[in-house]
Amino acid sequence: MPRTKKDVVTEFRTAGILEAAYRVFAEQGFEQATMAEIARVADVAKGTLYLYYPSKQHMYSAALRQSAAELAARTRASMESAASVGDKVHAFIGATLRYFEEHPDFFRIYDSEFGRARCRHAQHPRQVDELHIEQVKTLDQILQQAVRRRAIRPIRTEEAAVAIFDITRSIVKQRLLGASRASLDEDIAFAFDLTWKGIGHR
Amino acid sequence: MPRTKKDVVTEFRTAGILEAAYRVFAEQGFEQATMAEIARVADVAKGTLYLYYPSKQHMYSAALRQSAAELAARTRASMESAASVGDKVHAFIGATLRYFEEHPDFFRIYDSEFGRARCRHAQHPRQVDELHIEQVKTLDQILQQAVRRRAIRPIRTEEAAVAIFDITRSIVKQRLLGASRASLDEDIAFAFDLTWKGIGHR
DNA sequence: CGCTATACTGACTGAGTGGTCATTCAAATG
DNA sequence: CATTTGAATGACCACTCAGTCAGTATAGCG
Repeated sequence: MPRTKKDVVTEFRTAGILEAAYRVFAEQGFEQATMAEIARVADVAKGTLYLYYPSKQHMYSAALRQSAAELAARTRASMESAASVGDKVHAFIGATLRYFEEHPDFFRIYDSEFGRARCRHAQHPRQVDELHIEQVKTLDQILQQAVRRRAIRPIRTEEAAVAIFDITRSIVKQRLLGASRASLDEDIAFAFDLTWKGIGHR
Repeated sequence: MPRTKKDVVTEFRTAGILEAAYRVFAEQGFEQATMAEIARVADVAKGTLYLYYPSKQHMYSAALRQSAAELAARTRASMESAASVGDKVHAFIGATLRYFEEHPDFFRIYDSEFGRARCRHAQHPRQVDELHIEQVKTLDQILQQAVRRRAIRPIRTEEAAVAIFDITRSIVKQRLLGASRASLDEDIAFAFDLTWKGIGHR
């Protein structure tokens, strides 16, 4: 089955609409964003949106999922190319900070979604949760290994993984707010230093 | 000017409505919460809400402000009664964890609001920001003192303060999710241990 | 060139919401 | 008991917005 012209057009539209949705959702948040605005930004009519996505919710999920997958892939690749546990943790922090630095819009969606996730009646999809869980798991495994090899002191690795993740997020937030006057590399170094000392390497 | 009967009734209604609003906002988030639902929970008619609060937004602010002030006061008191820097940091973490443990609803509002705060078009009031800034400042001052007295290694205190704050938040989140199987005290000890080692006391 | 298929459009619908206000009625007053 | 008062009410209004669909424009084809 060859790729027809139709497929190409569909792909083009799908991507264009997703791009617009991504920007509007990042700017306004899910509730405040309107389909009319997304259509305006995508430069298509409102009805067209519904030819490619069945609902606002689906569009939102798609936007989240794409970026989440990208971040996860990058982080994983970056960690794999590092040798020692310390380097891996450093790579994790660096990759995360760098990704969000390049995609501040995604961070805004991500961060607000992350907070909402704990609402009892969260009817939002769990892409962000899954990203979070996956990222934490990856870190956790590294830490567990390190503990077994006695590279770091015995510690509750999962909680530590979450903590590292959250410190990283916290630094991204400070940078986006303009509260950090340090360079990206300095901030990476700071986050690593703090967590690494906290974990207690030997 | 003595307190009239009217004042008492007003106070009673105001508090009752605020309590209901608090619960509904915590459960649903700002946008999903409806005035009709708040009225139902408060067991008054919708119009009555507007006799005591001029708008949904005002009600939300009031709900946030009250709890934020309470948390800030508790934390401050707890830290003041501690002697050493380490004890103060420990007190901070403990007070925060304990408060949120008692008020999981507030944490949900707080956390979701915190994420939203960085949206560019945030038209939400800044109670949460102010709470956050105040809490961080308090911690920061303690850390700065400690650095001057050489009780801890020289460090970027503000960033460290934010990190401590965020680790604490992160643990609250894990507890609310039921992800933590440890006792409250164990979690407090863990958070303190991690941050304190991270800061690098001597 | 005429015909058909269909991608696209945007006015429209209907559900839902924040906020209002004429009306009600219980309690206070005399 | 009659009268006044104003707190409480809830039907209502104006508006928003996700989602629909009858109609239009255009590309492809014979």
